[in-house]
Order: sequence, then structure tokens, then C-alpha cells
Amino acid sequence: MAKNAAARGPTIRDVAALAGVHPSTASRALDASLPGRVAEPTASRVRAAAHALGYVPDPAARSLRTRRSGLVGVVIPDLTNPVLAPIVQGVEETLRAAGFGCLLADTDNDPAREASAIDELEARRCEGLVIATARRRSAAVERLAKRGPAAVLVTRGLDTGALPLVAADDAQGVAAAVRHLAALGHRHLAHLTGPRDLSTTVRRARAVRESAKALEPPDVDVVVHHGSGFTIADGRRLARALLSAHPEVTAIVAGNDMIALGCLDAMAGAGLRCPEDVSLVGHNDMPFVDRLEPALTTVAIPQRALGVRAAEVLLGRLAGEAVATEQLVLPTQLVVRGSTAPPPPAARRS
Amino acid sequence: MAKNAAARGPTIRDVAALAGVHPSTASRALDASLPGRVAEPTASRVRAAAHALGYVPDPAARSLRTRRSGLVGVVIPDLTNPVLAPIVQGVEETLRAAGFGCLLADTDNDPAREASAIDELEARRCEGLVIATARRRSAAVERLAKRGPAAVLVTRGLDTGALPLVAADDAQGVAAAVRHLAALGHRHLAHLTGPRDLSTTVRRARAVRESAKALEPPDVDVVVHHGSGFTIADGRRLARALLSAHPEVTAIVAGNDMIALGCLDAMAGAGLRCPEDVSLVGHNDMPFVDRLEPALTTVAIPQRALGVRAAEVLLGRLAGEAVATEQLVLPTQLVVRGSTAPPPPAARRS
DNA sequence: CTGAAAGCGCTAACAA
DNA sequence: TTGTTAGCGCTTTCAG
Repeated sequence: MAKNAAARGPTIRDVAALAGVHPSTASRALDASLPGRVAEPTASRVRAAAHALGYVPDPAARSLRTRRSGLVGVVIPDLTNPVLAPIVQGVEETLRAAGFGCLLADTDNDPAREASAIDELEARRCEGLVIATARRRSAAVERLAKRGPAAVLVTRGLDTGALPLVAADDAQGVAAAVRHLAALGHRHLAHLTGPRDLSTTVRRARAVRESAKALEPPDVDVVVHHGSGFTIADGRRLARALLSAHPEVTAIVAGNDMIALGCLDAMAGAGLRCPEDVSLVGHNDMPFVDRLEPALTTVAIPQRALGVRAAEVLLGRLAGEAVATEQLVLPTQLVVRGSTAPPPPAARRS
Repeated sequence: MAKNAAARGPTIRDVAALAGVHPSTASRALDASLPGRVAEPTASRVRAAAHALGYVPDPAARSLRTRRSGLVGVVIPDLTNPVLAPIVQGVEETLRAAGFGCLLADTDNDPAREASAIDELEARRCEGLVIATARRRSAAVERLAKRGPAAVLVTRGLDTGALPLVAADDAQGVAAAVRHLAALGHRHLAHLTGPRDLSTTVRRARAVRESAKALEPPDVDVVVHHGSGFTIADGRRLARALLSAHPEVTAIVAGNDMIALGCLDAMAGAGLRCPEDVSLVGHNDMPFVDRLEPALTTVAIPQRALGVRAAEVLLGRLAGEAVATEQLVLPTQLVVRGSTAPPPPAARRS
């Protein structure tokens, strides 16, 4: 016979009784944020009683009274993308240190699931939301600017800029990548992007184009192909089409590392070597891309710091800080490894 | 002036008023698990009212009354180990489908943080816990067998077997690896393990030894070195020491894929090629090890399924199913890739 | 500085 | 079938 109901723990009344005070006094004594509201001898008696009984306040009762749940929702597109792990770690660690619990929701890159995840998290009365899934326009996310729990976006922002965003300086990183390739002698670049409805895609695509134009002399051309996802399969598809349509291209700037992995597949499938025939640059420097063959040259983003800062911005809002919609930009860095090299002496076209 | 308090949503009283019934009737009407407790016309009026107002029940109030939080805690050792991502996904997806929220806690492989994470999760009144961090003996985890929320372990079990465990059939997978290496002609194997206080370590180590002994003829010897963690750095250290102390070894069975990655580093550092000089087998088949150079031969575990089954076992317990302490074992499979080959013709000893 | 009283929003017993 | 009542455990006025 399973005793299903959890054994009830001691309540504040038990603590108060043991300390010989009124429950409300016990409550005050245990509230660290109100020092001096209770005489010290009394307070320490209460603390001793609480400790002796192993008292743990009931969050439901407290939450019902205070209207605060101590919960934050974290909405992510796909946990198996390794770049997310350090970000989530940073978020979780920072939030936990501040006394918040992290409710995780993986949307599997599905906008419908994003919307329902946000609804659910809101139904659970999360005080705040960290959202890593935002598309440039998304009713579900945009609504949070007007109504609902405080929200902070990571990496992916809204076109309206209506919500605070903590993102990496992709433009700078991508520009460095373009200059790196141009310096190696590449004159025909391609940029294979993720979905156009993500801010990261447009930021990076614009940076590729503009940094190519800004070269001295401006003799590097760029072909941009847009993909429909940030997956290896998307990268494979894109690269396959690109390589056959544009044999003049000798270097690819991938929208992220997953797409870059797909590019490697497509190159191998087309009998092209990386970097001898085609150079490749990724984006994110996600774990393990330094161990590929060839080791991937990529734009490193401060993964953990993104998570930490996003959590901090959220905590600031929850603490009632000024409601300025911040757009925080963290530095990136081009990490040159083995996947970039000078172009082959002759054009690839056979 | 920030309006900090969340705008109060409609309550069940609002719904009841709009539907012209008593709050308790409205509550019953909205409780799907009690069909027929309310006349259909009344019930549909209540539902309409709830819908019209956008009523969402307050989980704190409900939880206070029902003693159920709808929360499950998920305790993991290190999110950046890619093998955990699919497991957590499986857990989260299954739990969410059953209406539970997932509170994530990353312990960073620290037993003290495991203990405090469990305490915190319990303080938040989680109804259940999925624990992927258990060591063979751990007061914090063992206590859950007696007192506290229902708990299910994944991958790592307790020596006492006091809690249900969902794990992969490591023994079978490792035995297949040993037979594979023996068939290739290896006679001197090494096994580099994770920490000895993890059940996975002892399971795999025993399997390596026993399957070597069981070979016909039993002419393969095994040297086992124990490490202190499941990280790349641990693998590097272990392999470095092994390779210099045991030049006769031509094949390594790594405790997991992270250790295997460290082995690759150490081999490269020692001027040994994989697989020409030393063969290598990993464990877990975590994402991306198929893309290394060489592609890693490894024991694949059903990652996502482990998470799904663990969640299902937990849900079963929460539903009051028989309290049998189940030890669920899911099949593994040796995936042969490029890191294993016949040993070099002459012994490595120079 | 401490006690009394009330009530957060919900649902489970009980009554009608 | 529906309404009445009560109370989950906590904190927060308001009195004293």
C-alpha cells in the first residue's frame, strides 16, 4: 500500500510553537530580508527551532501569498545543438545562485511549440523567461513585451527590438572571417545561412556582404544562399547546390557550425578537399569543432557569458531595475584553425 | 514606475460568476479527470466562461490545496557532455507530455552540489526526481529511497540498488568491443575507466575483464587503469601514463567517449597513430564522434530512449504503480568505425 | 517588538 | 447535481 501523499513536513506553526512565539513572529524572524524586525534573542530561538525541526517553508503557500514563484522559464530550440549547453549552464548557474529555479523547455525548433511552451511557463507563473528561440517576428514572443513575465532574449532577437537581447557581436566576427579569407587570396566567397526569419541570419549575412564591399580593393564577390534551418542536413543541401552552381567559389562562410558540418559532408561528396580546394569558416565555435578533420576555423562567441549575462539582465528586471530595453553585445573572436587556407592556384572549374 | 506585481489574472470566482455558478462547481466542471460530476450544460457554460476570460488556474493555490506541484527535478552532472542532451530531451519531452514541468539542476560533477541540488529540488516540492549523477554510494541519493520525492536514476546506479535505475547494457556492449578487438588480432588490451565510485565504471570494467577471460582461446590480457573523472583531460592523463608504461598495449577500451577523446590527444602527443598503432573504442556514441578523425568506434547506448524510459518509470511511480525497484536495462550496440584496426605487425616496443 | 486576524486561489468534504 | 464551508501554509497589515 503506497502512501502516496508526501509526508507533511513541519510548518511554521510547529516552529513557532517550539520557539514559544506566534507564527507571524516566526515568519518575520526567518525572513532574512527584514533584519531587526524581531528581537535577536527571539529570532535566534526561532532559527534554532526551525533548524531542529528541519523546517522548509512551503513554496506553494509562500507563492500564493507573495505572488512570486521563484521560477524562471528557459526556452531553447534544441538541446542537442552543443552550442546551447554552455549557454544554458550559464543561465542556470546564475539563476540558481539568485535563488531561482529553472524550468526547461525544448521546442525542437518548432514555432508552435515555442508558443505553447511560453504559455505553459506562464501558466506556471514563472517570474521571468529566458528565450533562445525567438524568430524575427513572433506573436508569442512579442506579446511578452506588453504582458506577461519579464523576458530576455539570448542570441536571437526580435525585429522590433521590443525585448532585451543578449547576443554576440556576429558582425564583427564575420567581418574578421571575410578579411581573413580575402587575405588568404580568396576572391569568390559564398555565405550559406540559416533561416531568414532569425536575426542571427540577417546580422551575419549583412556583415558578410558589407565587409566584402569594404575591402580594399573591393574585388571579392559574395554569393549568399539562404537555408531553412541550422542543421547539418540543411548545410549539406545548401553546400551541394552551391558547389555545383558556383564552381568559382573557393571559400564558404557558414551560418553556423552545424551548417559548416554539412558543408564538409557535401565537399567530401563532391570530391573536394577542405581546405585545399574550398576553405570553410563556421560560427559559434561550439564544443568539439576543434577536433574535426580539418579543425574548423570559426567565429567564437562567448557561450557561457551569453547565458550568464542574459540571466543577469533578467535578474535586474526582476529586481525592478530601469526598464530600458537593453541590447547587449558581447565580443566575438575569429579562431583560425585548419579549415581555411589559400585558394587552389587554378580555378576549381575543371 | 515599473508595475512590478504581475497583473492578476481572472480567478475561478470570476469564471463562476460569469457562468452563474458557485466556484466549487466551476472547479469541478473544469476538472477533466472527474467526468460527469457536473451536468453537461452547466459544464459547458463554465468552460465557455473560462475560455472567454482566458482563465488559467493558479498553480500555487492549486498546489497548496492538492499537495502536488506538477514539478519534477532533473539532476545532471554536466550539460556540456553531449551524451546528456538527448537523455535530457527524452526526459523533458515525456514529462511535459504528462503535464509535468522540468526543473533542471547541473551539478558540474560535484557531489556537494548534487546534495544541495536535491535539497533544493525537494524544498521546491518536486514530486519526482530524475537523477543522472548518482555515485555508487551517496547519502543524499540513498536517502531518497526512504524519504522524499520519488526518484529514478539514469545510467548511474547505486550499489544498494535501492532506487530504480534505467541504464544501458554496458556489459554486452563492452563484451562486443573486446571480441571485436580480439578478432582483429589484438592480444594486449587496456581499459581506461572513469571514477571508481560510479556504477558505470565498475560495470564496464568487469565486463572488459570477464569478456577477455571468456575468449577462446583466452590469450588476451587486459590492463585496467582507473581515472578520476569522465573528461577529456582525464583521458589524456590516463592514456599518457598507460602508453609509456605499457608499450605492449595495442588497443584501448575507453570508459566513455570523452576519455576516448583524451586518448586520441595522448596518442598524437606520443607520436602514435590511431588506428594503425593503437586501436581505440569509446562508449556512448555521443553526438559528433562519428565525425572525428578517425571516426570513433564506440558502444552506442540508446540515449534518448534512456531519458524516455526513465521518465516513464518515474511517471509510473507517481501514478502509484507497484513500488518494485526496477532495474531497466536497454540494449547497446557496438558501432565499428575508423578507430579500430588490426594491430601493427611488430610489437610497438621500439 | 510581538500577537491577532485575515486572506492569497483553489478544491475536497459535506450538506442540501 | 450543485452550493456551503473550510482550510491548505504562509505573510502581511493592523493593533497592542
